[in-house]
Amino acid sequence: MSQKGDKTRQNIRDTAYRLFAEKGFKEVTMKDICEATGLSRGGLYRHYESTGQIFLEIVNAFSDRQQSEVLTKIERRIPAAVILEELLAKYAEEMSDDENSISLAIYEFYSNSAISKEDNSVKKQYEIAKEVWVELINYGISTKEFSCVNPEAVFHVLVFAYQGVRMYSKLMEIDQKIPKQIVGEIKRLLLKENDN
Amino acid sequence: MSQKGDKTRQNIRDTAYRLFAEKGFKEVTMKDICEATGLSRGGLYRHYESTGQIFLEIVNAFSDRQQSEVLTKIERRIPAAVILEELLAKYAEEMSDDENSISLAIYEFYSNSAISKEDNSVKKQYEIAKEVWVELINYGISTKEFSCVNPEAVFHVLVFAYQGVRMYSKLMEIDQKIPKQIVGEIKRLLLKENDN
DNA sequence: TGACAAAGCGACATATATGTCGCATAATAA
DNA sequence: TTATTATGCGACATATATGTCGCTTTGTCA
Repeated sequence: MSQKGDKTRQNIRDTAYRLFAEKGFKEVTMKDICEATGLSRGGLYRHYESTGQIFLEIVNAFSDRQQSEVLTKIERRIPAAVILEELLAKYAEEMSDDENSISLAIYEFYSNSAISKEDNSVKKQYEIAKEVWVELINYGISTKEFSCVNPEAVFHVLVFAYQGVRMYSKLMEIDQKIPKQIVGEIKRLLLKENDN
Repeated sequence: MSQKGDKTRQNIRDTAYRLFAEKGFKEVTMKDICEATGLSRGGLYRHYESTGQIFLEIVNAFSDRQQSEVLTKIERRIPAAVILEELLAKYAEEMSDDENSISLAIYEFYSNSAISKEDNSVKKQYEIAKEVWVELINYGISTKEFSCVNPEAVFHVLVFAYQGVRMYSKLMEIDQKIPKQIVGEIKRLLLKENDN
């Protein structure tokens, strides 16, 4: 494991990420990655033995990153509405960024892989996000900032709408205002003062 | 074009549909379809020259079917809440039916096809659904049954959450109650009496 | 600097999917 | 029944991706 090797592997992952985001998982071959990186077949196989292996490394590096600064904010008693605002802004922003999204590739990958439905990174990310959101909403209810009947239900509306948008944006021009509309409606579901 | 040929083509489409629903688009080859139908290579190619051609015929037959009985119900002044109830029930039911869903295959197909983002059947179905929903919600507002701030926004929450669920259900066990939660929250966004 | 390991190369063997073609068989109509 | 056409067959040629291997080049460290 030399420095050169590390650099090459990083380059392979970065290049592959672009290809996966652009074309999905199945559409990318080892040959494509060779050509895009400038490596030869032997050179590439020296480091990775399949597109699946490369893909998994990318995805796992991804899900490790995500974590709950939200929970520490709750502990520090920052108002729920403020935390909500920031979190929704992040969701809205990510919804608009289809260029760099490998969502579709992830779904393509896991939907046909041998990896159990109960033990893939999609499931894990869903569980983590759910925990954080339910915690946040309950906190907001306890401080009387939110008036939410069913925290889990609101979370599900948000997370699936979010994924729906990311998916659709691969297929058609998504109006920039749609992410804003969605987080707007989520806010209406949570905040008292917007009810009529 | 004989009866036998029609029957064969129908059988090919039915079989291919199952395969696409199960494995996605890219994962299905002409060879797979041969084996699943019992046809030989030559026999299959006699009728269809690619998986893409078969897929498009299936998808188009699909989107032709969908149409607006909703609009006629509005004309007949059936209460908006009643129409809403029926429509949401249909959405919830479809969300739960991942076995027969080719959503993922459709997205896979169009996301890499040469077909314009502005001119694919996904876009078309979206436009049709949007028109119907906005019509329905405005009707409900006019009869004072709904108290909706932004009809289009509510539609977007629903349609994207719906697609998100269909997609996710390919990847992990989706709790049966989730579709109900989602349509429940949509109702809360529309109906006055559920506000607190 | 010399020796050893890591990285890189590209031809090759293998595997799999595509698309074609001449021939066989089954349906249909005169 | 027979001529004609549609359907079906499977071997074959083609194309493309995979994975391997001996060899060369490059980096690293004593």
